[in-house]
Amino acid sequence: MDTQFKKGVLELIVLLILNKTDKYGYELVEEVSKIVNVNEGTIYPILKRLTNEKYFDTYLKESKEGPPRKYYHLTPLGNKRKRDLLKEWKIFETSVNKFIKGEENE
Amino acid sequence: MDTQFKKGVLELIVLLILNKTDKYGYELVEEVSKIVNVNEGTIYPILKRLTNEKYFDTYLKESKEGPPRKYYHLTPLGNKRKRDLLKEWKIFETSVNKFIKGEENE
DNA sequence: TTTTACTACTTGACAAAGCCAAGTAGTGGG
DNA sequence: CCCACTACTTGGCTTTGTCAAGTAGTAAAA
Repeated sequence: MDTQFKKGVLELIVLLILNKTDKYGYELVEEVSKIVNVNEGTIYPILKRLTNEKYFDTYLKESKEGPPRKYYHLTPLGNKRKRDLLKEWKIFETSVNKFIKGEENE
Repeated sequence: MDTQFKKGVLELIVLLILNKTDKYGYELVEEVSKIVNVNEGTIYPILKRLTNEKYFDTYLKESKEGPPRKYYHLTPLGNKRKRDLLKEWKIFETSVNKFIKGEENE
């Protein structure tokens, strides 16, 4: 899969997933992977960055299957970011796909 | 507009435009701008890169309105790249949008 | 005829985001 | 005790887009 397409979209996907329920990093890697092929070294830095930007806050919870898990919870600011980014994605994607469709009908 | 969304997609757009007719750089900047906001400093490097990768060949033509224009013409290799990238975009975009739709219906 | 505006192309320094690989740790089973 | 699995971190790298500045050609205004 073209790596470049993912730029920016992974952030949106993570925001959308965390909009419903808090999740920990490793779990998120698996969730996101269902949508687009991705690996740990990509998701953890996104989580760190978005936490720095106050879109998430985090808390630790112990686990029976391994080390403690760091859960990510969407803040109101993160929720706003989610809405904004989603809107931008829709505009972008619509515009590109309209163009593509136009090209194909010729 | 989110800069990151454009990554990779601009290449696809340029390939699709040049699939129909040869165009020169400045003209392409204007064409692409109709679809997504973009400026010269972005398009020219793409043209250079894709020319290096043998997706285009180029020729000069004089102009009455200014300096000579460098036209870009899609090669068979470029045409293959166009088809491949388009296919990848469709898979990617479909997958992301299906996920988004799923999130919204809850 | 000099200046201005528009067309047209180039390039260097930079920033953002994803990738890869390696490393650290905790838990539980063989 | 070692291995497998879960879980998180990080450093160096690559790709691609952005910004800004620069070079030039043509033509019309001043």
